[in-house]
Amino acid sequence: MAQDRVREEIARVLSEMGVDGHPVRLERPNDPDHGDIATNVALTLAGKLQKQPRVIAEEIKQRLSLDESVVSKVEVAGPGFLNFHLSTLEVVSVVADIVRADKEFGRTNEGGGEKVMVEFVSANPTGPLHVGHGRQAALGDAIASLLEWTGWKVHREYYYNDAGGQMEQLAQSVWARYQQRLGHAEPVREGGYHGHYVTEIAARFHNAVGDLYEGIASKEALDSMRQFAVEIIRAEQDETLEGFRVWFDEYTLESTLHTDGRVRRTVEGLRDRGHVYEDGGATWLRTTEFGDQKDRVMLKSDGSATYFLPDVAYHMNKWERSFKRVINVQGADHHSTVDRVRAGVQALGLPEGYPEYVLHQMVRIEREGEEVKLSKRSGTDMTLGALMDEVGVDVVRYFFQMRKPEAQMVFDLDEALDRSEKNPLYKIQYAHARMCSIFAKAEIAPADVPSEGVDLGRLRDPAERDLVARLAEFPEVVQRAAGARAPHLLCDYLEQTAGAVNSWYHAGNPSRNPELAVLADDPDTRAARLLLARAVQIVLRNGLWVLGLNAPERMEREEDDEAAPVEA
RNA sequence: GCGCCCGUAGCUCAGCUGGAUAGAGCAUCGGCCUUCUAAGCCGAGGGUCCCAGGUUCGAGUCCUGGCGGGCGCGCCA
Repeated sequence: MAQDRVREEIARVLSEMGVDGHPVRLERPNDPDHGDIATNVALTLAGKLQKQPRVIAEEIKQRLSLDESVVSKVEVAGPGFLNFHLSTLEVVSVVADIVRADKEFGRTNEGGGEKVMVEFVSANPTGPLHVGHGRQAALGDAIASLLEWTGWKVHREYYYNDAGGQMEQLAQSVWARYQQRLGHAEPVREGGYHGHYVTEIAARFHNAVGDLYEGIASKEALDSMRQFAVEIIRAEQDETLEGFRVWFDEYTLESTLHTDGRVRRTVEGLRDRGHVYEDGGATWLRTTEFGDQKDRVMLKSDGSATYFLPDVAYHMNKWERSFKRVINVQGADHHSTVDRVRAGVQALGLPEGYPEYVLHQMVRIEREGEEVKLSKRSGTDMTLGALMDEVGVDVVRYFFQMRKPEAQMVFDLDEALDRSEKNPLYKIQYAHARMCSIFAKAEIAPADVPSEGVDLGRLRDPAERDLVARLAEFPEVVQRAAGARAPHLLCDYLEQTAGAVNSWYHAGNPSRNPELAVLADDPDTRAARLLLARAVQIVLRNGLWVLGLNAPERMEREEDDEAAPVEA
């Protein structure tokens, strides 16, 4: 690559000038006038060499020896930047590399095959998944996929909090609805679950067992109802996630951490290491030793565990399963657990900062500028399933991925329902479909677009050169997005690229500018542009795939005359 | 009160480890138009980057202090 050559040559020149070990950063200028590669070394060296940056830049420039077929021009500009202009052929030649790599283009190997776990969604089985879970599912899945594309062996995991007080609330709520169904005025307690789904579960339970537990609030009755409810809710959550195209390698149930003794052993371990004390009948962990704001109760005075204790046990378990790197995707409303869990595992000897967290903010749904309320327990909430049904899976996924996790976001239903290119997802998919339609027009299968013996030098239009340069960035974008756990960076890239593609395509409208058409008359130009179109299609497709989105070969057009009988 | 996140165009948001004239989409305005199938295309206007200091050759980006919004601060999860 030209980048490497430039880098090596600068290093050589610097050492010739008596400077060794100085970091050289290459960047891609935003302004095309600033060339294809730029560096600020002369600026960063100014202090060290006690000279004007521009003087240093000039000296470096004089000493550089670069093949003109690769670097066509070097300039000193602005306060002392060195700008390298690459030859068109050098820039444009990556088209062939892209097409050769095909489905592998964009994959790199930072991870070196090491294991990483991404835990996400992890909703309590107490009700349907809501839109916040949707954001988390879309983000978690994309982050996992980005890590796969950068060489990690990824394990997707889901943690079910199927023990603890919330489950008791659920059981009580079902019990109350069940009794109500039998004509008894039993209220759903405060803090219980009031959604319609609870009433439905109670009805199904009634159908299953009849009046067996009428007026009976025994442990057996409540256990039975809890088990029944959890089964139904889990099945529904699983179905929703499957529809959302999110799958997990493993599900861990909180209850198993209790039954297999891990929770007990965690307490013992913490006690042995002297991080535990008793106060007010409860057992406390000295989490402040590890940066928490205050100490936390881990065993209540009744002897039962607070929620974070099994969490600690769980993360020890992740470590013991040899996941030295774990990324937890969670809603920011749970961010107080971060310090607690880290303190707990650190107290047991794990490194500081384990596990890693991606905390995402809340989602606000709007229609016609008005918020669509989502209250989990009202029964009239906006569930993930409802959102998917209304706007489609690809759109929901993309909209959640296109915003950085740590910022609150507005999900605009009107924008999401827009079928035109104003909808950013469709803009990308249209661009992809357009390339496919060109191949169809040329009567050639995408995979059969000739890549040998093509004179890429025919791609001499500046727009084409820029487009190719952009395509070449794809692998770096994937790396950066993976490293930052930030899928929105890839969304941004795809959107920008699609914009450039669409402009290129429209500029070559045969009825106006036949000489700019991909399917130009001149066979050499046509072959070069077809190959570029193929490279475009590969990059857009791979990018969509990374995000778990479809790359359609044609966009379904709504035939609005279909169900509209014309009145005479 | 303390902690975390956010504050960039009318709106929704980008801005990679500080870099050269701060970007995109929507909306607005002005042209064009029916296609290599695509409710389309081209272009324009629009900004005290919340405020005030500081660090330095250079700050939207880093530091400090404010202001505004969200979330959290349970023997709930």
